Order: sequence, then structure tokens, then C-alpha cells
Amino acid sequence: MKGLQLHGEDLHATGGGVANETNNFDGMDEDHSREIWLEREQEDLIDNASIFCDDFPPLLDFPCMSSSSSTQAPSVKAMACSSSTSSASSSSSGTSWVVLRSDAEDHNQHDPIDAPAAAVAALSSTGSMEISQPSDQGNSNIDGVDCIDVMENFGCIDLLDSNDFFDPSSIFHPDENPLGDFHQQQEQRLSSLQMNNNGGITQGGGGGEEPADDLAMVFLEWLKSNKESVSAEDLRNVKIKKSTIECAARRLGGGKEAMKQLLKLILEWVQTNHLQKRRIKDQNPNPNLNPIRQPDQTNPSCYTPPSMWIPQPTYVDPFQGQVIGYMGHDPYVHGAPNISPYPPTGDFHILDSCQSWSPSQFTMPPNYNSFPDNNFNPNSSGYVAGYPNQYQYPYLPGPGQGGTSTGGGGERLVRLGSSATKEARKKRMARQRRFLSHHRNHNHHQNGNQNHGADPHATRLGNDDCTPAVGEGTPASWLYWSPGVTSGPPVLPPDAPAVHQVDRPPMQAQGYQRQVSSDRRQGWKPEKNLKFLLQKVLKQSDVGNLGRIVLPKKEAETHLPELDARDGISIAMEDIGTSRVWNMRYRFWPNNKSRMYLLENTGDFIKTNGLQEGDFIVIYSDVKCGKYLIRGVKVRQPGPKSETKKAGKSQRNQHVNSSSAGVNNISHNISSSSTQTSKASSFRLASLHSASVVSLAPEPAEKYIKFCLFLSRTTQQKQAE
DNA sequence: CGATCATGCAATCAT
DNA sequence: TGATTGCATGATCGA
Repeated sequence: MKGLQLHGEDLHATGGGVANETNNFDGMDEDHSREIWLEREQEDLIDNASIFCDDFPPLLDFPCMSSSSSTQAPSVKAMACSSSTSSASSSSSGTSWVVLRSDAEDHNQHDPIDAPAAAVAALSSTGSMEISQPSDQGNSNIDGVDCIDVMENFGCIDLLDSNDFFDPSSIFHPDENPLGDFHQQQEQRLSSLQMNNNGGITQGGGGGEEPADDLAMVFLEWLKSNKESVSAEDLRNVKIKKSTIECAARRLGGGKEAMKQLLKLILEWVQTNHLQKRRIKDQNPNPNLNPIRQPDQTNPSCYTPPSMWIPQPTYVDPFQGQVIGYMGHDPYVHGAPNISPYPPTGDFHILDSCQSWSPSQFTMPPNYNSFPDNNFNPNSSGYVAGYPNQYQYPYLPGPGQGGTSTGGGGERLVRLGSSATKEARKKRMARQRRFLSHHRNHNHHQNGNQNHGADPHATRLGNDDCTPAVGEGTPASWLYWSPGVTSGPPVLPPDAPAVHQVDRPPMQAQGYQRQVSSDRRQGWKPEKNLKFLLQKVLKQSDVGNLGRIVLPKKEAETHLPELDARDGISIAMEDIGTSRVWNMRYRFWPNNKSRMYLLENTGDFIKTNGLQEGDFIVIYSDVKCGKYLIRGVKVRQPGPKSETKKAGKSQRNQHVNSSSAGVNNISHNISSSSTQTSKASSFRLASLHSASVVSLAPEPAEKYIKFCLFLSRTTQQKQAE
């Protein structure tokens, strides 16, 4: 028997419901964002940002779904894992965990029939999650892992990491029955509960409320829709920290409605990832990497790490752990907006390629392959191999692709509800198949030379696992602005036409992504090593022929080596996109009573990446290797150049908020309504993972940003705890 | 009003 | 003479 273990409190959103229709993340206003960013200058942003991402990998590794024939219905049970044995205290501890796990792993067997009830109760319960709480797994321990410790150690959701999370897999028993029976039971149970509670499910100690009921129904619906495609194994690894859920729910507006949305997102995510994983397995039985070294000798100023990996196709996002994503529906989504975790006003688009959180998620990993619509469309002539859009936007079929949504322009948003249908799944899978096929063909072209001269100064690189990746083609990541956007927020192209206007994503990013993905599967978590230092929206003077980039003062002083002499120091910057190492100089100019910090010798980097005004760079440090990494992110607006100008102009103020270290510049572009801090923060997260191609509608962009903030905040809170 | 930073432009260097 | 370097100035924004 397995059980879906949820702690009622875990799913219980604080705050007042979903009142915030237009802006779920309004809560992440400047105040919050300020808190988040100001307080954590010392923090590893990437890790923080990876609230979901870092831990997503496990999700991606869902085993092929098991079609167990067992007739035993899976049970769902709630399990709370927290520092406190009382679920009641979970809300504030942040150390509690929501775990959906299989009973198979439990020592305590639960009544198969009761289990579903428990699940329902758990899902519907807003109060206690103590329902069916296994004695051995109780609060403080999951699979031998102390939840509290984990939380404290990671401070963020580790969906990927072993035992820390929400483990939906528990819903099913690996060897057991198909979901069919379970569904029936669930339905019956629900009916019963509803009847008994007048629409409110109170069992399990939770407060009976319609939303709670909805929660259960959502889950049930999901199970029904995916019973053939999702197995216990698929869910087994899904683990979400309670505190994370709480925070997420809060950010979604709080209340049960928020929890419902969150649940949908999670389920969607599980489904999506499962599909992806499966797809990969089906088509790439041998995921092993093929190490290829490509000495770079063409460019004296840069160095190509010895270890160049040309990973075989794998669609796991390298930085899955880093989420930046999007959640909710947006104007372009024709699916079921109501199910969106975010308000109907539309909202988040997945910015990065991180599929882990997939459609509704976030990611911010350094690589990001977010592509314009056409790229998403496997059938599209404009489709770029290597960018499994379907993986990135599994739920965002391109125009004419059918898919789950009905939108004529193609759905770009995650549809938790409608997309979860079996029909939709089939379509998606079909698309993925097509895509993979196409992708494979393209991979052959991926291995070009692109190495450049070795940099004698580059100390690192090498075969160490710190080498991020390799790739070819345009190194820079991409971020697209929607045609209609005037102030900057990157947006997902609303439709194909827009897509065609944007540049094609670099092929290289995918290589990197795959590499990282592979690494991740092998236990390497690059995102854990990278620390976001700063980012800078490139100005004309930065991309001109001066070969220097003015760096934001505060971030430079905070995160880069202290400079004693105005001549500064030489810094080897590894281009994340190309793995090249650029020997740059970090220095400052006296400026009045202050200093102006510069990164010099950036000309080649800029050119190589094709960076222009309005694009931006993000600098990270690899905490493990002590090296610096730089990523160029392209931002292209399909529209007239003036748009770009405008965006750039607006950026002028962003930096203002020094407290939002490093984020500043970009923030302005993202949103004009929210505070700079908040915008900046969000954007930083996004850029952090630099979506190779990101396009967001203005609104969505803002939502996205807010979501990023939310993620950051969540992490921050955990850390604070 | 101070801090930050984009950039104009003069000084210097390289060819 | 063009490119590069470095300083100074002014725009912008928050306090």
C-alpha cells in the first residue's frame, strides 16, 4: 500500500485566500523583495534560486511508469515531517516536510481503503496532516534523513534531493494496482466525504472547506487523467518541503485556493517530468556522455577547458534546480486558466529551459533554453534542434500542434488542469517523439570546433567537474522580448510570427544544458557550486569598441575581489555558454570620491556572444573551484530597435537599488509597475539561469519575476529559520 | 544632495 | 590617424 502523505499544514496556505486576482505575487512586493535580496547578499543566489530546481532532478528521473497490475488500490496517507511532532507547529518551523510517499517504503502498512481517504483528507485538510502518519517516518525523519536538518542545511526545497520532499510516489505502490481502482475508490471516497461534509471535507483533522474539497478533487482528477502514464515510481521522488509549500501557497495568494493551485502545479510538474523522462528513456537508452575534448586555439584570449563534453541528447535540464519559472496561466493560454496557480491576468512563463519544474515552473539555471514558439514546434521549420522545447514547455504546443490547449496561437502557458488530460498527454508525447527525432538529427551538427586559444592565466578548467559545459554555436543565452513590450520584460512570443522575428537560439546552450544534466544525473549538481555575483544590462558603451563593461559598484565591491590598485586584477572568466575562459581585467577608476568598476577586455566576449545593448551578462563564481563564470544573455525584441533602446533607457534606473545587489539593471526591463528591488531580484534569478531563449509577455514577465522573488524569499525564510 | 553609472572626450598609444 | 585609456561630467534616482 502506498500513501500519499501530506501534511495538512503543509498544504495549508496562510494568508487570505486567492484574493489577489491580478497579481499573485503582489505579496512579493518591494518590501519582500528588498528583504530577500538585501538580506542575502552573502547567500548563494543560485542555491536560493534553486528552491525547486536543485531538487528537481530527482523528479526528472522518474522511473518509467509502472503499470502495476495489482488490484490493490494505492492509499494515500499524510505524513508530516517536521521538527515538531505536532503538525500544528509546522507552519512556522519551515522544517516540516510534505511527503508523498509510497507505503511500500513504509514500515507501517495502512489500510488500503483508508489510504485513499487519508489522501483525500490530507489534501483537503487544511489543518493537520497527521492523518495516517506513519510512526516510523513521522516528523523528523524520512528515510533516515532528518527533515529538519535537511531544511537547515539547504534552506530550500530539495525536490531532487533525496528525502526531503513531497513524495507523491507514495500514492501508488510500485507493484501494485493500477490507478484505476484507486481512482474509483477515491471518487467514492470523495463522494462520501462531500456528502458527509456538505461539501467540506473535514476528515483528517483538517478544516472542512470547499477549497479543501477542491484540493482533493484536483488530485483525484489528476490521478484519473494520468493513471496510465504516471506510476508510483513517478511520484516516489517528489518531495517538497513543507515550508516551501507554505511559502509557495502564500505567494499564490494563500488560502486553500492557493494550495489547490500549488497542488496542480506539482502534479503537473510530476506529470510533465515523467513524460520527459520516459521519452528520454525510450529514445536515449544510453545516456552516457561522450567526453570530447576540443582544444581551443583560435583565440588567445580565451581558453577552452580541457574537458569538453558532448553529451548525448538528454533533456534533463542542467540547472533544474534553479527555478525561475513561471506558474500560472497567461493571456496566451487557452487552457484552463482557472487552474492556474496565478491569477487570471496571466502570469508566468517558464523562462528557462529547466524542465524540471516544467511548465509551471521556474528555473533559472544557467542554461536555459527557452525558445520562441516556433522553436517549440517540432514541426516548425524554424525549429532548432537541440532545444527540446517540448521539454521546456511541455505544455506549450506550438501553433497547430494541437496539444492540450486550444489556443490558436499555441499555448505557452502551463495548464495544470486541462493539460493534465490523457488526451493532452498523448498529444504531448507525440510531439515529443517528433521532436526527439528531429533533435537527434540535429545533434550531429553540434560538434563543431569552437575552441579558442588557451588562456595561460586560466587556472581552472580542466577536467574537474567544475567545468560547466560545452557547447557550440552562440554562447549567449537568449531572452526574448515580446513585440508588444515596451518596457522590457522578456516575454514569450505570443505567437509564431513573433518567434520568427527573434534570433535563433544558440545551439550551444543545449550542449551545455545536456552536459549539466548529465552531470546532475551522475550526482553532480553544478548549480550548487555556482554563486550568482552580479549581472549587468549592457549599455551601448559596454558593447561598443571600448572593450569594457562598467560593473555595478556595489555588487562588484561585494562579490568581486577587493582592488587595492586602480589597475585592478586579471580575472579569468569562463563563458558558461562556450566554456571558454576569457582573460579579463577587473579594475576601477577613481570617480569623484568613489570608484567606477570596470571589466575590461570584454570586447571579444561581447562579440563572440553577439551581445548588444540591452542584453546582459551575469557573473557567477564557482564556489567549489573558485573560478568566475560569465554568461551573456541576449535579449531581443522582435520589434523595432527603438524598443530595445527604450528598454535600455529604462534600465538606467535599475541599478539604483544597490541593495538588490547585481540585479538592478535588469529589473527595470522586467516590470515597470513593481518596485525596482523586486523586479531586479526577480530578474536576477531569471538571468541567473539565463534562459537561452526567453520570451514572456509583459504581464507574464512580471509575474515571473515575482515568482522568482517568491522563490528567493522562500529560500530566504528558510535560511532565516 | 549624494551615489551611481553612462558616456563624452581628451590624452595617450599604436600603426 | 585610428584605437585605446582614463578622467570628468551629467543624468538619474533614492534618501
